[in-house]
Amino acid sequence: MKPAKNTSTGATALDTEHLLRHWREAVPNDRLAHLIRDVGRAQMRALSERLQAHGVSFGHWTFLRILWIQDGLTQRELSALAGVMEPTTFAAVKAMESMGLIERRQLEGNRKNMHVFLTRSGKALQRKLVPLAEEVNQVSVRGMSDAEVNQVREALLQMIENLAADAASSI
Amino acid sequence: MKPAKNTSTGATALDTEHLLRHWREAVPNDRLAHLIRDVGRAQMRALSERLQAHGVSFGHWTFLRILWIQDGLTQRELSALAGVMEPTTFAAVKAMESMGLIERRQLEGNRKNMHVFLTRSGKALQRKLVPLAEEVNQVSVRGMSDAEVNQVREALLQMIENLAADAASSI
DNA sequence: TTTATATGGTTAGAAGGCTAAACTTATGTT
DNA sequence: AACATAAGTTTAGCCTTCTAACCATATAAA
Repeated sequence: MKPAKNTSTGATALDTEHLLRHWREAVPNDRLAHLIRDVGRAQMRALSERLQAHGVSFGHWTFLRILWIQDGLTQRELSALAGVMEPTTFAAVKAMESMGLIERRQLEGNRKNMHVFLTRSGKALQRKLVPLAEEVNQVSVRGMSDAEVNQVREALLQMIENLAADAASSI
Repeated sequence: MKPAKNTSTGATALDTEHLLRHWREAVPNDRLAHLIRDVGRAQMRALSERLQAHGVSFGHWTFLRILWIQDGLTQRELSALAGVMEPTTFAAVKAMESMGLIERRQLEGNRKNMHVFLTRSGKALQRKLVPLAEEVNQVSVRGMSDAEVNQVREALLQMIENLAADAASSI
């Protein structure tokens, strides 16, 4: 286990190092959960940094990538595909509208559903942004075989099912 | 792939199902990243629900579990162990202080460092809360062998290192 | 000893996500 | 046709986390 990147200073830093190591060995039980959270945050950070150069936030990316595949979805459909709740989608979509990346329109025959369409500039971002996500993906799985990556993928899908079943049973 | 839990209604729901499937197959590239995020969120939700019954939020849990192992850490040390930035720790610790779970004290000889100590009621929570986290852990890895879980753990550690290296190189 | 630098804590403001609840429009039922 | 229920959107408010910037204290250098 590599020492954390630390501005190697006096006693306090050494203590912290020591504590870190001690602690990592002492708590095996729910470490997997924390590991997963940490990887998720690190990936988000890596992508956010890259998106920032194009004025796009991670939250917007989440929806853009869906819309690039299928335009004109309702906000509810967008929420389902993004795996977030409606208010999250609503906030993001309003912000993206004011940025000129998308348009919100109602179609004839239904005054309830609100459909989301990409603007020209929203569409244009795809060419620039997708490679950034691919890069982050490549960075994170560096040194791992395809088989390994697939095992992780399968394991994560299993965990999602397990947790979904748990959530469902607690209603 | 199981159909999502859905209040099986007319055309719209079917469309959404269809879209979901279509989409899951269309975007292989950064799926791993989203999978990881989703698992992380699901785990957090599962634990949050259980903690809620005891009046503790997930954010507080993060720090309690560290303090149960080692009391009297400074806020900075707590931040390092929890893997979050100082302002996050500060906010949590202030809230927990006003809830009577911890005390913040300065020690003689240093008027800068702020040490965090568990109160009696903060300590008492350990017996109740730790089993909840263990339960969530068991739920999430249900149906997976120890070997499988260890492979995932190793893979995640690798990814953390990869992403840390990337973050370091972008400074 | 004065000055500079590093460290730890705090404040302010924002992003991303959630739940609960209101509101509007569609869709069934009787 | 009237009423009840469901679906989709919106509002309000909270939690967790972050970055940037500021303040106070310690430590090192001059």
